Amino acid sequence: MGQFCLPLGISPEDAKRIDILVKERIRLEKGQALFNIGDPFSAVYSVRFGSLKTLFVLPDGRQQITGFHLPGDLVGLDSVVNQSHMSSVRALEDTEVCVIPAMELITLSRELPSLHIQFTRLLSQEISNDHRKLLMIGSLRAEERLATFLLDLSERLSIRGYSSTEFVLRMSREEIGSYLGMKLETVSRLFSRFARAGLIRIQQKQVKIIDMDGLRQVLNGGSERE
Amino acid sequence: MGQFCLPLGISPEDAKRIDILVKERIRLEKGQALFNIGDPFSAVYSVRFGSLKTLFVLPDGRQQITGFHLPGDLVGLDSVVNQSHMSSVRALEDTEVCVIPAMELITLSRELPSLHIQFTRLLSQEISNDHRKLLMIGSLRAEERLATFLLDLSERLSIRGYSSTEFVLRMSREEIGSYLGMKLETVSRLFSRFARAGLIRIQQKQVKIIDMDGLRQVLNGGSERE
DNA sequence: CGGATGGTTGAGCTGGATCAACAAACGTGG
DNA sequence: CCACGTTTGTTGATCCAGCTCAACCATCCG
Repeated sequence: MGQFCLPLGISPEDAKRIDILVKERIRLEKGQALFNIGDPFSAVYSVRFGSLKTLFVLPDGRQQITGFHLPGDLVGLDSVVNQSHMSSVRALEDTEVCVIPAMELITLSRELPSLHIQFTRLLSQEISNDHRKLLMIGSLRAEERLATFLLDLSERLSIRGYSSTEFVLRMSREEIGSYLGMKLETVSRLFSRFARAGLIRIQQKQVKIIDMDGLRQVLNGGSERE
Repeated sequence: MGQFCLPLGISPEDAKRIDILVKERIRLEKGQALFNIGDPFSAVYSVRFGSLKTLFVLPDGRQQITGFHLPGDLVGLDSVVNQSHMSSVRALEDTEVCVIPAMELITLSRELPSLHIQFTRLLSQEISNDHRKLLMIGSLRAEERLATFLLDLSERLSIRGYSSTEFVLRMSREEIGSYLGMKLETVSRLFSRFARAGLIRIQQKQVKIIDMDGLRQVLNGGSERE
């Protein structure tokens, strides 16, 4: 049942063991929620195909997207061993996830030291990633953040065997803006600017990276302090 | 040796077990590094007394502080099971930490299911905290971020048995600014504004919260969209 | 084909940054 | 203990990156 639900960052052997835990898959249509803030926590999920976003909503309606998830990513890690989910997760497109029951995963990882270590590493990596995101939105200018976003997405797609230079954005300008801490108009303008500068070609959600190094230099040359 | 190195969020019994792993304590003077980016990873650390900051430095000198750590906090969680540290940690004042060897901790937690679960919960909570920080710097205005910072610090101090309304800031305006994604001048101006509004009294690093609810309303009333 | 949703672009505004001057506290050495 | 430089904080004046408001266009879908 669970086959092909291989979380990235887990060795093939242990992935197979996890696979056995998977008794259920969930199909989500675009926009549908996998879970919402406050829902009881019972499992983590591995993206099988499609893509997801993690988001928080403030009482006044403002929202922050804290992550986009591609096939092989594990979601729900911020709620492990909690009573209820701390965030909401929604599908960016038609998506399927494997349900990995949390308690079974914890129990199994006690029997399999290597799984234990790998799961701990995944949690730790997630923390490290979040710190990089904090660095990004706390210290970089809008232009640098968007370049980072493209480079990061490119790399993650390439790891999964997709083209690193040509891909489709599964999320809207507004969602990109929310993730990067800027408004959708700013995202749109910067995409246009990157295109004018010959760094990318973009029409709609179809992106082609033309000058990867140029994109990297948006980061270095960012502040241009002599 | 290790006694009184009790990490918050670990049950007293398990804390005692961890305590046995502690063979070493490290004394840090103000400004001294516990470790730097790239240093080989070997342990996590529990703050015994004093306080620390976690930071990242960009090639061009810009830096981002991603966390302040009080007694009972565990630091180094973003590097667990990695080869090397992903961030730097420095002392904000004279500080002592307990060294908890990582491999021993992992091994012990295999034998003690309750410890395993608690350690996993701590990692997960750290992720959840980081998401809240992303929400804060990505979606809130400067004023709201600073109010959040004060309320958060107040709560953490109160959990540790200190006054929730009167405390000393261990960090400079510049460090607060780096943490919150704003400049030190803005921090200083906002402190003055809060003081003028009768929310706090502040001189130097000595803070007294006068109107806790008012401070909370800085958050709610933030955007004032009827 | 028409309405809705999503993206682009312009014009003008503003929150927070930058630049700058000064003031207060803190060593440090005599 | 005081004088003195250094570091840290405050406040003012000005600037600008990114936001807001608005008009328009493209695409998608029933």
